[in-house]
Amino acid sequence: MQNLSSMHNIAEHHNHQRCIDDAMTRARELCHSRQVKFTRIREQVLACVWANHQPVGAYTILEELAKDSSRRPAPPTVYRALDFLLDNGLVHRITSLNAFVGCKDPSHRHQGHFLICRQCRNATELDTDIINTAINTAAKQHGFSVEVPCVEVVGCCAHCKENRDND
Amino acid sequence: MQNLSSMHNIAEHHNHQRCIDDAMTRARELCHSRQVKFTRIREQVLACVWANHQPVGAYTILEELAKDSSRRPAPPTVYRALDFLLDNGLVHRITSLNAFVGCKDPSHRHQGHFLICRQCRNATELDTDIINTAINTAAKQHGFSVEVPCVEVVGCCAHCKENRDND
DNA sequence: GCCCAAATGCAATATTATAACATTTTATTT
DNA sequence: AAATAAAATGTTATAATATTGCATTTGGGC
Repeated sequence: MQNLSSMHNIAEHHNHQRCIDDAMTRARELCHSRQVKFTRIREQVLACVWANHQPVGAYTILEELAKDSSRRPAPPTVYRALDFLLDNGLVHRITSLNAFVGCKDPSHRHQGHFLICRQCRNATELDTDIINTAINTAAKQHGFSVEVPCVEVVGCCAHCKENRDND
Repeated sequence: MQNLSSMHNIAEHHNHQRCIDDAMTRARELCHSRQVKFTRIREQVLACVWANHQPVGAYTILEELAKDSSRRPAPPTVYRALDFLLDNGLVHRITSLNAFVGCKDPSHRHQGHFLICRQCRNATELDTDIINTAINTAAKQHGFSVEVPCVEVVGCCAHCKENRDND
């Protein structure tokens, strides 16, 4: 379980159970208000994505579902749930990792920017206007209309830098 | 051949053969000065990537090589050539498309920003400080050190907007 | 020529994602 | 409650992208 230590980093700094509970509650409410169905599978997949802050692959989710429910779902089951969650802004897809991560604010549609730590693999979502503005400005200079800006920055997060210094 | 019209868009606005020739010459010189080998396969793959400004998938390159040389190379052949070209900054990988595109300035190491037109599929590389600065600023606020910023913006390019208006 | 390292060939397989169609569940109407 | 339609899920197969491991070839330096 190479993730334990890295999960610990995050765990030190916030109550992750709270994080999960909030996300699940938000999702339930949001689906209710939009009159779309937050089915068992969709809930399970979302819970899986929110298990930690590291983007998780579809086939990893598949494994997790298999553990829970004694019968192993097929890939389309997971991908369909993920499509639903993406459509409803409950998760984001990290294209550079072929993986999925919970959205911290599903109430309004947006494509987040992500800081992905090479070491602990946590992905932090930003909703920085600075970046969007910069992209729009640069695009405008080329007469290009931005539809979906995708920003996935790999580097080293604050916690991992600290820990590295302590070694 | 769905690409013809879209290639035409670009072709109208620059001499693409010149574009290719320049890229190949730069590559040859750069490999020579770095004392790395610009082998036949690497050259063929690079030519393939530069055939147009649309990011091209590894298996498409494979098809093209098969046409040329009567014997079809296996995937690792292409991936190894691509790895070499990536390592030497001669091509960029567009992760959101699982595809590769020629780098317009291989002389200094950088990760470009890309404007990808949804319609003609051309990818334009930017080397905008505005965007890098914005990303670094946002990252800094989170104590995050940027190593590889990946910016892939999907939208509609100037030419395609014009053409759309003319319809 | 001999040797070494780099490059390529080649077969198999891993990983991610989707297509096509059958079945079940849910909501709605009758 | 029965009939129906729509949505969701199950199931099988397969597509698309990428890598591993090992054999063979190529090109310089000795």
